[in-house]
Amino acid sequence: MTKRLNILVTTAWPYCNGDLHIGHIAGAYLGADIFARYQRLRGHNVLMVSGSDTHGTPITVRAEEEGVTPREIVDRYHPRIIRLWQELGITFDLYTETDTENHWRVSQDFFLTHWKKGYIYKDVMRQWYCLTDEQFLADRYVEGTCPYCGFPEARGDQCDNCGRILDAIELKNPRCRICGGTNLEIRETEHFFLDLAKLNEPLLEWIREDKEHWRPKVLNYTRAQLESGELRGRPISRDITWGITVPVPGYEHKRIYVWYEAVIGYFSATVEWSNIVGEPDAWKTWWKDPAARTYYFIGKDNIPFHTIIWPGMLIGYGDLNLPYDVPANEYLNVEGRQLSKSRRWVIEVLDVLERYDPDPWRYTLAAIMPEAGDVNFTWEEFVRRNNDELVATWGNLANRVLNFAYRNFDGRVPQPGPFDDLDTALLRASEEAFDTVGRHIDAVQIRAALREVRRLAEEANKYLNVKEPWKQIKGNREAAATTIYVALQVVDRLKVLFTPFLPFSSQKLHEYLGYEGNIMGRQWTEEIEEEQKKHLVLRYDGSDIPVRWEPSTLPPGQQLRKPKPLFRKLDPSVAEEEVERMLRMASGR
RNA sequence: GGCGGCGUAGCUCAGUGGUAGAGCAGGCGGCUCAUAAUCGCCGGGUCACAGGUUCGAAUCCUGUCGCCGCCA
Repeated sequence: MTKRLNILVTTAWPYCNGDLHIGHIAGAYLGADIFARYQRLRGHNVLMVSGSDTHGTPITVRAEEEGVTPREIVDRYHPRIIRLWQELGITFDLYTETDTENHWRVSQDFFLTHWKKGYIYKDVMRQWYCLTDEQFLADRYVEGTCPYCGFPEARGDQCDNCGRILDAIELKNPRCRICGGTNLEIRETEHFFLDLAKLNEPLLEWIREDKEHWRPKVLNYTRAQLESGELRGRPISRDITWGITVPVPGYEHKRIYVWYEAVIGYFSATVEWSNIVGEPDAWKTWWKDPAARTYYFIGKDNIPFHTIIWPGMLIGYGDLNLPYDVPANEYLNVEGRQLSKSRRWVIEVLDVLERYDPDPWRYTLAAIMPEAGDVNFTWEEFVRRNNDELVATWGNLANRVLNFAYRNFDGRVPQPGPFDDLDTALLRASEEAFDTVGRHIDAVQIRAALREVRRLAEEANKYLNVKEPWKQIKGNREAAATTIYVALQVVDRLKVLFTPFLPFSSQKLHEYLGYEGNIMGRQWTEEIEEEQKKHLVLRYDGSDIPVRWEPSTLPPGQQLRKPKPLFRKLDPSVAEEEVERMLRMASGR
């Protein structure tokens, strides 16, 4: 292989206030996993990290609604998110969370470094203060009448009726969301600001060079923002009690704003991983080596945080690698409607994995991944892709070849005779697929990559129909042996090509082909104890995977295992039933 | 109001300068090893509309219409 690269794969940190739906998976996590699995098979030095975002108002609001602490909300959903990664096979080397001593320490170090280097300044803000509760009310903790449209229940940061972004002090008839009272006044409060204006020029320099591999949409948006020269300071502290404390003497009662601290997780998680594996400096491999590449898999709503704010923070901190690529995806709609938790229009992953296997989901979501524009998921398409593409084209190919070998060649890989042109052409196509598919994944074109793998499976089916080994076996056993040998060889290679996309079924096929070993890698959870706190993490080890991203060679004579179908066919009626089920949920019945 | 995207066969979409493509759905045929799976053939589109650049435009430019985002 070529040069061994250090590749850091990261994904957006999900808010830990609920279960994840298929939009999250298609938007960020599945693409990241396919990319990471492929790069590991290539032999590159991959580290994939992420974690649960435990701070921020989505968590505290949820906690207050239920009358529990934010930490209790985190303790409920964090393990569920981890279980989802395990069930769907999303292979984080470390999936952690933000309420850890490690993350506090690293975030406060960022804050102090920015502060000392002059990238943070202090300023006075005017905010609502509740005299009853004796505290400032951060954006969502105050409600009132929208000054633009008159909507009486506008939130402090935004009006849900007209969609405008609001400054809370503009609200008319403000109410406190904690006590419900109206005993409010505007007070001045001091806050810290990240001086993005100062980072505008360095960011422009960075964005101008060596970005040909970026998606045009991401690059154009980022350039337009930076070239407008309008970056302004953004507050990074708040008057709340849940979050990381501001590490400046006299300001310990304030908390670091979640947007500033959450992105630091990309870095802090690699530090935590280094400590867990007992090599405290290992993180430098991905952050200090200029040839290392960092990929951020996110949804489009997160673009400015990853192409402007976080790179700016890294520049301000100094001497850490900036993003190599930010392959942001668009949105996945379901049955023509936007996914929405509040409107109960969701397909939750843990829920559907109770009824369906993980690989059909991985397959369908990879096949329609919203890389170029918004896409529409329908249950009908899910069933069709499962039945026509997974079951019929790929699963059936593997099954028919394995069965034939199992019955006619004593359950062994037959010894081939001389190859004819058809044999050679198919074998060559299977070799070349590693290049073409690999190039697509390298460019983070997951859909195109999967299309190419499927194309090879179709070619193999055609090959069998032309060669007709079921006829050959009657008169010319050696010819049939050659055909089945070639077909088995290609099935074995398709197994590898499909592994990043369909790890569970490739593992089964690996065993049917008579191999030993685990080609998916192992995932496990671990409780990490720090000085005061404990937290749950998910880990991964793929170091003993016995296959590589290269044409495999199945040895003649290898004993096969009795094959079973790789995928289950779905009755077309399930599409209707599932849509019906969603409509019931949405209407609250 | 500003910025951006999209509008290609019945459906879902691919295709960024050189004689319109895939899958599905529909029709016909072959095969029977395989989860009635597979393979071949056929029909079907003024590439939203109108101008322009070009020897040549779905592809570049301008405008119009429609849909959708983001921002103000």
